[in-house]
Amino acid sequence: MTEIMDVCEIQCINKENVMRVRENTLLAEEVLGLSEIFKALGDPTRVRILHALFQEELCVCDLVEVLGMTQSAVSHQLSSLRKLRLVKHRKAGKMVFYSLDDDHILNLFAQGLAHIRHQRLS
Amino acid sequence: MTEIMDVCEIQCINKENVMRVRENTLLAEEVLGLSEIFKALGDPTRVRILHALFQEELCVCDLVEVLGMTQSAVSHQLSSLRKLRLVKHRKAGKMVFYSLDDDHILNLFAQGLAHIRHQRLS
DNA sequence: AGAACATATGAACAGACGTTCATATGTGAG
DNA sequence: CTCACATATGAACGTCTGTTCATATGTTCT
Repeated sequence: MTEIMDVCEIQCINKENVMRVRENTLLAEEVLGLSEIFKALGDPTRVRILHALFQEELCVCDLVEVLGMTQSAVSHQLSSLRKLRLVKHRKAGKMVFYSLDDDHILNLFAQGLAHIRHQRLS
Repeated sequence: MTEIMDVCEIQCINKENVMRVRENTLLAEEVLGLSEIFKALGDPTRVRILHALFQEELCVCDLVEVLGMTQSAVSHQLSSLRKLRLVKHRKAGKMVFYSLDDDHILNLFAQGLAHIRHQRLS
């Protein structure tokens, strides 16, 4: 007669590995912060906006022209980027000029491009 | 009498700016590639998985233990990371060991952390 | 004041995404 | 072969996200 085993959990755990990794975890705050930035860069429209602003300060209507998208769509995305402090804005009469708020983004882009180009080779 | 104007488009465009930016656009392919990688890093679970693997090769059940999540959830995420070639796997009997497929990711993480730490100071 | 323009914003909608649940696949032990 | 285990995977579900549409805000000009 075999005993009834209603406990069926994973047993292959290497405790040493787990403990070692656990000692060096990111804070929950850091994990959220990281994923938030990357999520911000994880959309084609926002990538194009940031890349355009990377070159020079632009007003909303210039961005609309460059992207070939609705003014509303662009404005909404600029709004998210603003909330994340990735871009800053400057008012000039009716117009609003946007520019990058943080040069670190530039490095992220460079690393990202390096990654996709590295991938294409392999 | 004012003429009927049913054309109501944006007219504030600075053509020089637009043309200059247009000369230096990313290829559609590059835009998609970039946003795809960043999107992959734009989720807390995947950030934690990659950060764990950054330290050492781990099997699925170790990851389940470290993350405190369902085996299914972890497996699904590993599947996406594999499709994006961010992780690679090695079979050993019943178990499957995952590790980072690309060290560029490491640099992206470092830049990302620099960004969020820079923000906290300002 | 009113008209024209530049931008912002709320609501709505479709599509993408992450988790869960149930179940399938594949491997080693007995 | 059968069982237990490690992992993978499809379907379903609720939630998030990006765009569109309509409209609001704020500015300049007359």
